[in-house]
Amino acid sequence: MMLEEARLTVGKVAKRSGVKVSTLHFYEDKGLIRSWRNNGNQRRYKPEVLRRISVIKAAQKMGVSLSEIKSAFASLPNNRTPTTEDWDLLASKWRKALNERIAYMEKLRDYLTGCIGCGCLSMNSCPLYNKDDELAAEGTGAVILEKTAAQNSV
Amino acid sequence: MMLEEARLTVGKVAKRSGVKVSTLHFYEDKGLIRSWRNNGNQRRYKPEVLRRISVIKAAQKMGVSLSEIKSAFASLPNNRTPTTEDWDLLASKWRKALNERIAYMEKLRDYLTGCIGCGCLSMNSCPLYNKDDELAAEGTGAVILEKTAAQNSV
DNA sequence: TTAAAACCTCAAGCTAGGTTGAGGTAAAGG
DNA sequence: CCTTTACCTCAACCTAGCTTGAGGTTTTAA
Repeated sequence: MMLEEARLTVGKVAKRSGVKVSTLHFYEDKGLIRSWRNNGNQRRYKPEVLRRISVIKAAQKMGVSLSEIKSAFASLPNNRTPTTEDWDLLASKWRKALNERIAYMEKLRDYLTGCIGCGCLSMNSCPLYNKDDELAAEGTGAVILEKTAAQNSV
Repeated sequence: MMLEEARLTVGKVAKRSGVKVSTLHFYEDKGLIRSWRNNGNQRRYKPEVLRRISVIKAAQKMGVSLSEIKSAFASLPNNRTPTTEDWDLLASKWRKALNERIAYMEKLRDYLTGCIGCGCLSMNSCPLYNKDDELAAEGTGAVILEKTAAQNSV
């Protein structure tokens, strides 16, 4: 038996979660969230979708892509919305990646500090510019972080 | 008088710098590098373009966007290729941003650690999901880093 | 001298993560 | 009941940072 409050409209989900309706459609297309339809073909959501969205947003802040989030969800039993225990698992995995990402940036920063004033900025000798990317190579295999730093917007 | 080695073809620049020819065209379109043409309308570069590319790549690794790199170059006298002193200035500016970015991620990681097992992942109470984004709000105004973490690729 | 390799321009395509708008239907409030 | 607000689909558009391809020219090396 589904209570009134247990069936959220897309507008309410948007309002409560702070994401746009179009984003919810988008996430649904991408298989990140689910809904069913009422008689009038309008989307209805279980409240747990809010939790799912919160996980998506948290993961995004950590630099996890939507497709990775999707497969993380898919790896859970029944593709369910993460329980607390599920969240523990996902979070510690992502936290690991986050640590690696931080470590990468710290290395970069340190090289950078070393380079200030050294005038070494030549292709051959400067560790900041290196085809083989020492920094990445030293990494611990953080696949999801490989293309990280080059992707900011203005 | 320009020596032979002082006039690099696009192919040679590509080879030495490790970026594709198409990328060099792209950077030129964007105003990040410059070239002149020979009689046959082919691009020729001064060797300093390599240094410029190395600065571009280093900046990208720090999360600086091409348009920001462009304006950084534009801020230099004569829009010149960064000298060692110029590099000092740019690098310390970007290093500052990098530090802020690292600090942001560390905060995120720490919240995440706190959240593991706490089951707090609700829209209202979890600091990981917060419309007003406490983490960002606590920041030091790192404009270029605002949209950072949400932009990974697969 | 001639063939291959390198170069040219311009347009279109790609990934990620969405947003916008047109044209039409459903639900809610007074 | 009737108007307004919310919702629907589908396609097109957007930024960033490039890559690919078509069709044509120039340079280089045997």
